[in-house]
Amino acid sequence: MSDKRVTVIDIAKAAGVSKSTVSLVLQGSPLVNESTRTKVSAVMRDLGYVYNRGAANLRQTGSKTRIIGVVVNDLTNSFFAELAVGVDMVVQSAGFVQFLSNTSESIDRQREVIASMREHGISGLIVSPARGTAAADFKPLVAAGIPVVAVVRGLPGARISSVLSANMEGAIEAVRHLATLGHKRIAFMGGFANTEVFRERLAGYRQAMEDLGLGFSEDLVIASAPSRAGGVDAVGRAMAMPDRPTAALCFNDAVAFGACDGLRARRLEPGEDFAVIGFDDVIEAGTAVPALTTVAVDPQGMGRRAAQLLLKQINAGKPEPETIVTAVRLVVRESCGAHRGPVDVEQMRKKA
Amino acid sequence: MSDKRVTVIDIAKAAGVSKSTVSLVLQGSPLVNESTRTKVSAVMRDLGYVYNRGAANLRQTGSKTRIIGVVVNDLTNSFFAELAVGVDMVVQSAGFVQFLSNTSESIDRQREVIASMREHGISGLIVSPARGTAAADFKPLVAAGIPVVAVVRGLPGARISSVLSANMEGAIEAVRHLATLGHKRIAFMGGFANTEVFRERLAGYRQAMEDLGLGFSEDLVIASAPSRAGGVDAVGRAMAMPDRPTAALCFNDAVAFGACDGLRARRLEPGEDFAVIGFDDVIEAGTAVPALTTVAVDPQGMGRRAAQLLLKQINAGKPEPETIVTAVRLVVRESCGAHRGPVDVEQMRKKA
DNA sequence: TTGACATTTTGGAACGTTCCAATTAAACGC
DNA sequence: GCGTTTAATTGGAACGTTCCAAAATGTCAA
Repeated sequence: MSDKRVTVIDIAKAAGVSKSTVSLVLQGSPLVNESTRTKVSAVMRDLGYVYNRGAANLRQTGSKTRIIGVVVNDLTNSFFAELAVGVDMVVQSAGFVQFLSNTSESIDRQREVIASMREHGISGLIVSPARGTAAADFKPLVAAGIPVVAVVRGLPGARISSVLSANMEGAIEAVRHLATLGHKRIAFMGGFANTEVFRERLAGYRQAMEDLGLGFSEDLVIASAPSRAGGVDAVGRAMAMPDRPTAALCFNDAVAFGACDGLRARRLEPGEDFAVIGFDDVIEAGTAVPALTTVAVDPQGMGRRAAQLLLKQINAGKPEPETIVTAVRLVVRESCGAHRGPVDVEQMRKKA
Repeated sequence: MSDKRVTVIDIAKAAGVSKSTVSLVLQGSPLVNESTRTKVSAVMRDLGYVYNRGAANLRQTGSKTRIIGVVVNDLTNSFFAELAVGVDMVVQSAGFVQFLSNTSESIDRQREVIASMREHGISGLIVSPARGTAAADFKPLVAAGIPVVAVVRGLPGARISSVLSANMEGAIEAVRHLATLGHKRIAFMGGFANTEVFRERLAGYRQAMEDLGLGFSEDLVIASAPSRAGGVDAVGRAMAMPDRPTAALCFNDAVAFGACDGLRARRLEPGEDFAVIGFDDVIEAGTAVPALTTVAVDPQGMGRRAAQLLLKQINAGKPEPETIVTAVRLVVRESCGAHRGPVDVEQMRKKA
């Protein structure tokens, strides 16, 4: 159809005004007369004008693009998909648009993606850092005055904001619940020790065990890959111990599912012969059999929070680092055995 | 730190060459001498230069931005999240970056989002249209020469490409499988008749029934919302029929899960007293109890295909509409009862 | 009529890049 | 040493917008 792009000058000519006036209309300036405004708007509609943000941005001092970058480490994980949706919701209604990229936990890819986003002139960045990300990687961004919000995983050492979940409190609550049910030997299963999230959840576990007078022992911390397979492996190691645990708080839901698989493979029923609690409350947690008792964090809410914080900082000019910790809550379902009342721990020990 | 953006001119000055030469280096032109190239590159690194794509794009004829827009109707649905990941994979490795937005099935939001993307100058668009999208909505895009690929749901009437799944073939295969197990009265449950996907799956069901000599009857087509609740509803209506079906092909997995719920509520066991087959193979399908037999479509693969097609069209200049149909395959698990061999249909009828 | 003031409008210059035509430098054949 | 080709470099004009200072227009009081 039209081979040439229609510009502000074309509009000006057709409406019989100057390009400056058209520009004023575009930005909704109160300086322009109402009658000319309507006239110009009509012409824009007629000619099918589309605003060229790139050109505008070029002139504008600083980067006033209304683009915000979102980098997540695993979008196939519904946790992060929900998070992205939360971000999108507030970003969209603020008239921004989001660049979304997936790093698959690759630091190289993360670097590439962020570089590419910078070239496009994002006005802010929300990132759930890939494992092993160094604080220094974000130095150039903050030096350029681009606000950055780390989400889910913090970035200690960097002067950037973060939106985290109350991992420690969640772990404490979960352990307390298991203790209420009568468990005394409670394991912490899954996850790698080199992540912030692991440290926090483990710290909560440790504190709860000590506060309850059950004592903390390294033996009951059984690290493994934070995956279903890792859960199977961990539960296997737990069962091989001389003084077996009767319950476990798992690093995340994937590990918890794996733990259930592993129990079944040994003819043990999760929630009956061994109590399992997960972390995150992924979608499948409610529909699995047995339904998983887990510490729910609200990824969509975190996404929204992160976006709000970022927008605030973008508007504020000078980004002042800030940390938000979002609450979590224990969702009691079946895998912890609570639906069948207090347990006879000795009985469970014997059977397992 | 640095208050002023470092530009190509700064580099030129520092390296003792002209800005044109720097530009040539930037685009990796073979015209520039190797020694100057290395010198210029070094200076760029030292000064922390970041390329300004916006400016470049302004000069370049047409919109050569390396941005592609991705619009999905429901990112919280893991099907679409997988699709987005597939797109991201190929888009990213081609040096593009993706704008991703979620419409939540709202046509208004879809319009806004696409308008915003146009302003930013996307060089192509992948869209899974919200329900009720009119072909005309994409007229301006294609008029402007921006390639568009519809994915999952086609957009009949518009001259745009699409990447669909073999819905009809999948439905045929599912019905055949149920027939093999001995079923004769097979229902088609769930979904609304006003969608393309519904029509295709239903068409497959119909053709298979006729080919197998089981006959097609409107009575056995039980429409409902394409959700879990819709499935419960549909199975209820099926059971109230005088001449009850003994099996059902469901519009999607959500409906199938709902059907299982509904059966259980009637003390019937899915896969034992009634055979259920879903469509899509969402993640939970494998872990549910009973594991769902379903027609698997590969969303990530579709995303990759769509992105490849789009990139091809972007490079080709004039986009020539093309339709790709991706294969599906029946994944036999437990909900169809196949794991217990051929069924005694009369027995099932009596029990239900 | 004139100046003072408020309200609208306007021409250029700028933003950071690419493209084009033109220039310079180097190398070659004779 | 001279034209001719080849290789490398360059200045300026675009691209579509916003910003600024300045100009036009209208209104009112003296």
